[in-house]
Amino acid sequence: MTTDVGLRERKKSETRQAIADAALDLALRHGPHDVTVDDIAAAADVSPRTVFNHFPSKEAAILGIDPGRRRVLLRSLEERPDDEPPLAALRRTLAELYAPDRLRRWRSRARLAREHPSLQAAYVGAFAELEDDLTAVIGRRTGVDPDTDPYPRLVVAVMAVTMRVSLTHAAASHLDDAELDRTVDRAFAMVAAGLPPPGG
Amino acid sequence: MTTDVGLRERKKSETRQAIADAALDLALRHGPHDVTVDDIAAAADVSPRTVFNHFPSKEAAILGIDPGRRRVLLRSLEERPDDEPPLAALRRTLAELYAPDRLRRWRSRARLAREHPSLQAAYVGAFAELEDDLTAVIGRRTGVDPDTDPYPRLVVAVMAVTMRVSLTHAAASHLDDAELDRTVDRAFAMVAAGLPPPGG
DNA sequence: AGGAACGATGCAGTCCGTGCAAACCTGCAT
DNA sequence: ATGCAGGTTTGCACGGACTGCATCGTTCCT
Repeated sequence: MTTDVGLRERKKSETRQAIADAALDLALRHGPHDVTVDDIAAAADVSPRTVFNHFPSKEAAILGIDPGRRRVLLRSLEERPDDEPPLAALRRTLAELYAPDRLRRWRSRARLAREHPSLQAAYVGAFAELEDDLTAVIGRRTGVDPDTDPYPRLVVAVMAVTMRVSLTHAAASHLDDAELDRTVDRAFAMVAAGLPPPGG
Repeated sequence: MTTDVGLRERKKSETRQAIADAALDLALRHGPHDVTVDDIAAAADVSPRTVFNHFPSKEAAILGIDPGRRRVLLRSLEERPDDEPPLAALRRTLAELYAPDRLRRWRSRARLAREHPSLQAAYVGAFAELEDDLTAVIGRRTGVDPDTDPYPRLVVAVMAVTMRVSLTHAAASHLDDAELDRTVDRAFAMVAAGLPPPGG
């Protein structure tokens, strides 16, 4: 199940990766606005039409947004121990998304997203769809109906934003991996403490 | 209001309002995707080109995103008493954005945004630009440098998300104004308490 | 009255994104 | 190996979003 691959599946994900790499590389060098889908297609050596077979938009290609990861993420969250507090469970689950080998890429993306609101928008828009599913899971875990009580959705949304701010901050400050981890931990701690004003 | 108005300014904001109204109305009736800029222009009785003179995108027109309000909001935040905690100051400031006479419209927009990710993306993208400014103000208020410490940005982002979730929830549940206020209060209280799991 | 300033408009053009059908490739059964 | 089935890539055509530019009309100011 782990990587059950025929030649077909492998080639597909290779194409996908080539497109994502080309898109990110070009966006970093020229700015997202000055890169066209045709440019990306040419750099990835595929037809422009193929770009849209893998990503719903140019921005999604640059950010490497992968609809397939949604399932993985959800299962991962569902498998967290029941007694873990929602915020912690979400933090652990989300950490998988930013696995070490991808960290450099995520850093670049965070920086780009911060500098270009259109990318930011695409990122959050993509997450919005995932948000519904995560909310449902948290609702089940906590025994709270998301339609009645905004708590589950609030937890998910706050967690997402905390992760985003931490990553953005780390990327902007050129922190290394250890420092990034500390930053994320501190951010979650601040949220768990209710974001008190620093002066005390 | 002391809106220093010549005929010119007034007519401009009237066309602006006409466009926003037409856009929202059409989007509510047919769904954002099935409304074209030409439709909006026709309904507002202006040229399609004029729509883009007032709004940067179709989505912005539907959501009535007004770049001019940014200044107002920032001044409002700067004028809050210094000893007010950041979360509370932001909550009060943002409340002005949803003044009573506009509440019905905001409700519709919240509902639309929730159902259509593209609108959600536009909404958040627009807010992202404001976020930088708000972050700077909070940084000054708390004496924390946003480039060194993620705290100010985190507070702003969490507040924005809290507001969004509350509004969305209220809109989806058809709460009346009093209930909406309570919902927002409760959401901010939950955040200030660190979002503990409901079971205790 | 007359010019400066500004908003509205029309037009041309670029780019994004989608539906469709044809070409192509892999997996599989015969 | 052969041929069929199903999935992927491609080309084509098209609708729609958005921008730059030149122009026209109206308001503002003196």
